[in-house]
Amino acid sequence: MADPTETPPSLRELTTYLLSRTGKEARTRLAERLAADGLRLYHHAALAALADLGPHTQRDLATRLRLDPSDLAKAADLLAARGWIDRTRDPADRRRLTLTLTAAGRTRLAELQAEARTVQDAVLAPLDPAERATLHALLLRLHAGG
Amino acid sequence: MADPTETPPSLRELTTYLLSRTGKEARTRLAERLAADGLRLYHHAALAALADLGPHTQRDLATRLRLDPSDLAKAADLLAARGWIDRTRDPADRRRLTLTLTAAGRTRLAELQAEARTVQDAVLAPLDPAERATLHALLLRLHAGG
DNA sequence: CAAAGTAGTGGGTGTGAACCCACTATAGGG
DNA sequence: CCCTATAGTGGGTTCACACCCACTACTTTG
Repeated sequence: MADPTETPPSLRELTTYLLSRTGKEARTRLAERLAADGLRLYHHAALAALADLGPHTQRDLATRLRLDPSDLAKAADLLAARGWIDRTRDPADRRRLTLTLTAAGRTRLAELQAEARTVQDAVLAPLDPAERATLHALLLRLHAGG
Repeated sequence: MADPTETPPSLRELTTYLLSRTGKEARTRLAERLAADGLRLYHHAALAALADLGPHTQRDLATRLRLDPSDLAKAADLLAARGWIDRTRDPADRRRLTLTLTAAGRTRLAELQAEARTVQDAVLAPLDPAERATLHALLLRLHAGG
């Protein structure tokens, strides 16, 4: 008896279809967890960028995350309200706000990374470590070269 | 000099992040092409399901595509208006509508599959055929086993 | 020092996805 | 025949996401 939710072969044979489905699945699962604390994926991304690449002006961070500056301002409001970033006026150019990760922000980021890895373990469960590494390497090439 | 849009390493090392990004990229690109003809991805999916798995009632097709029955009804309106499916009342149960692909629908589906493969070639451009096969096999496992 | 440009912000808009309810038509069990 | 259940449909709502404009504050340039 056929599974009534089985994917049509015409779609299953499209790599991009599988990419899109599994990607959306992963995204949705993590988004649901973050939503429990009122966060969006871009809050996580913003903390990660500040941790990895150092302080940014809001403009630069918006560019990096491919977010509208006005949307990033709203995201920064929340991160600052939670005490995860400092927003300091640049004395050399008083229009600019420099966003810097706080110690609390670094701690929260570590937790968010742990949540992301939990979701990842669930999504990648069917693959063994070597296969996961292969997948990661291939996706990295797509991400860079796309 | 650092690329101002470079992805933070903390995110780049998450396979699920790459999955989500590349999947979204693929989905968006195909969606844009379909939008030129007023179509959504689920119109493509519906035609594919009818072609691969034969006629469905609207209920069954909605279940298979994980769409709300009410939303599928609207999609079926469009497909029928374009002459790509027949909607016939089931004589054994006059509540049911059986959706069947027409010859024109089969032709249009072939075109849509070709568009999907064009997008796929663009997205997978950085990979050689063997790597694409590997990626496909891994994603199939995730899709099935997830 | 006036004019033009840029950083940030508040308050919008439009869209697609997903969902949900009320309703009609039909079916089937007791 | 009545009662409950199911298929389809019309008309909504909610939400995230992406975008956009006007405005203030400040800087740079001619």
